[in-house]
Amino acid sequence: MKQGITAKDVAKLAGVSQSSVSRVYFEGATVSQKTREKVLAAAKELGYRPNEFARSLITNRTKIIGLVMKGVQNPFYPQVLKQFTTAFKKLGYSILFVYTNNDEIQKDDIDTLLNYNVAGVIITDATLSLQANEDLFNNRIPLVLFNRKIVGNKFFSVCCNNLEASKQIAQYLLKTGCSNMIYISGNENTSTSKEREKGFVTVLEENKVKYKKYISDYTYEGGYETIEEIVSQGKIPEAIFVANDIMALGVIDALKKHQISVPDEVKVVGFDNIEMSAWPSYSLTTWEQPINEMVKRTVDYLTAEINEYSGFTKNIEIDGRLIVRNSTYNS
Amino acid sequence: MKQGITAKDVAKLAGVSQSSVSRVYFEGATVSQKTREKVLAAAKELGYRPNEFARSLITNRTKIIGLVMKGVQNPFYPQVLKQFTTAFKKLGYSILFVYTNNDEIQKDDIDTLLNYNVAGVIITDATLSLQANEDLFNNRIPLVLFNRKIVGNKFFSVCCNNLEASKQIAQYLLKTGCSNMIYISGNENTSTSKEREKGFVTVLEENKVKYKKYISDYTYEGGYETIEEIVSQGKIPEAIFVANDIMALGVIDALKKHQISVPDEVKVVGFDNIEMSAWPSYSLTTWEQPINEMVKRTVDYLTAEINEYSGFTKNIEIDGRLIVRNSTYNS
DNA sequence: TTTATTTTTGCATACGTATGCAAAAATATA
DNA sequence: TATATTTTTGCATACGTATGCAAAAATAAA
Repeated sequence: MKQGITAKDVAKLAGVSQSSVSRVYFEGATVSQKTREKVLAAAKELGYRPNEFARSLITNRTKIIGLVMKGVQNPFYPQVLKQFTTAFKKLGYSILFVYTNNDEIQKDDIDTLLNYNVAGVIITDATLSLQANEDLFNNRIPLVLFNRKIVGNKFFSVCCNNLEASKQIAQYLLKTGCSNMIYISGNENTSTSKEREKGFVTVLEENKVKYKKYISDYTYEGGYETIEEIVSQGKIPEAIFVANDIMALGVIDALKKHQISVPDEVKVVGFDNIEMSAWPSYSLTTWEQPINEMVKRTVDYLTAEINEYSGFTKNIEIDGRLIVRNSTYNS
Repeated sequence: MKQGITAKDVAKLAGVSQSSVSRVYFEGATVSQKTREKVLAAAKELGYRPNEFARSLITNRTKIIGLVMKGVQNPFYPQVLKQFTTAFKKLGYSILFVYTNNDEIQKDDIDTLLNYNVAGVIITDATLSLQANEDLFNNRIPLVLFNRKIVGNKFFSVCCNNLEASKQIAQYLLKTGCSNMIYISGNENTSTSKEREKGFVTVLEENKVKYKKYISDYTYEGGYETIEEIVSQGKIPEAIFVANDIMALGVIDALKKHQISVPDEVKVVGFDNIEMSAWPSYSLTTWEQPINEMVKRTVDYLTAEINEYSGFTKNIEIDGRLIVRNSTYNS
């Protein structure tokens, strides 16, 4: 069980005690400059590397952030992954990546996070059970729901202001003269889809404008198939608001297949502003999620809670902006 | 420093020793069924959870796989990420995700992997220094280069058979009657781009067919800009082989912008078979990477090396297949 | 029933580090 | 120079678990 070079070896070579070696590597600990230099020289000569497990065993803390993600193949989330990894790396944290195939994170994934006593958890597009939340709380592990929220507000969540966004989208489409619209939702139970619908519907009802909702699943194929259904019903609307961009791209491709001209016959608006939205084959009008600010707020909250756990909860909603492209406007 | 429920607490409640508790949780250890039941009942009642750090400190092993990724926003790699996470989760391993912005993994990232004494490392689209490789070797941490290889063959790498693929792509384009072609490369120094070029060029030279190479960077924008350059030079080829799909999509959009008809005037072939290649707006002919087999071979090698480290190296090349769509063939 | 063999268990210890506390060393003040 | 104060250091210990080994218990054989 004997491993490599230890703090004892370094201490011997540097002519100090093991606890002085430890103090050199422990931020904020008191150690003289002279001792520090001796230790670092010895450590370098021996190729010493602090043992992270021994440290975590003593401190009961890690420099690991658990990141739980479901829709990793939606181009919005790799961007999120990249930004979180980059931001936390600067702070000395590593990312334990958990992929989940379910709307709700599974118990064995929670167990993994607890077993490693991660410093914090981010769940990007899934939810979690009350039991799981309690487990994290009891272990004083701060949690952020990213781009999701759960009714009851016992969580810290960071989202785009979906309600305001969808109101503005509705108003924008009204202003372009549309009077017959549909909303294509994501997975029925997600907070994002519900709110995007609500804002949209509220404005349309205030203006006594006809609308209809179709349920889909946040995938390209789901968007495509919904248009197939709408076309087969012979009910082509003047405008379509789609709950996310990847689905909207499927909508556009299906409309093209049926020789339905965008935006002349049907206007299409998505949500996210993924990279592909700007591609000329789509040129999708969309709501840009304020991803930089969302990541920043998440990182700020987690680092504050890691430093001093309070368990406080809040729902943060950040405004994005409408990006108008050729799916709603002829340029 | 006192943490939660420990094996001692469980032992006391179950009326056995701490080492018997440990034996229940350690696979392969000898423990009677009666003792096992008593321990598990006590553990459940107390909500016991083995401390991963104490374990790793003793065993010097973890159940963490380091996954280093550069092009996380190329749709090929989120798919890879998802599959690795799923495959290793079944084996009880978690993924420590490392994003790198560089062609070569940086020292501080290697340090992270070493500090956590990961059980294995996968690097998907970057390389590493000889020093880094030596560090991993000295710590008996198995490494796989995924979709990359380094000349000299001192690594274990798993790739698509790029040479054979690009030969077949060249032959396919010849058979369609093209006699004037270009190759758009990825980042100049990557093994994948070099090999995809080599196979292509070899066949074209054997057949005395004109070709030209343009250097790009594996991004959509890179592909788009290369076409802008080619068009400004007034040298429209009959066929374009692009080193990866995301770049090929940019190529198609730029050709469309210039009213250049695909495949009538120019045929376009990509590489990867990402999800977007099948979208009707592109319908890209491409070489499908055998991702399932590549992931399987990687997982198999790592688990074998984790069980019994040998350090053996090999270059695995797996055949993919040509997927013909409308960018080369009118249907 | 006694003896031999196998299985199970507990004791004692180690893994590598951080940390409370008292002692030693360094610095400041009279 | 002596005293007071502050800074630095080493000692001893604990963190929670796995493990070598001898002892105890269980099982098999004579």
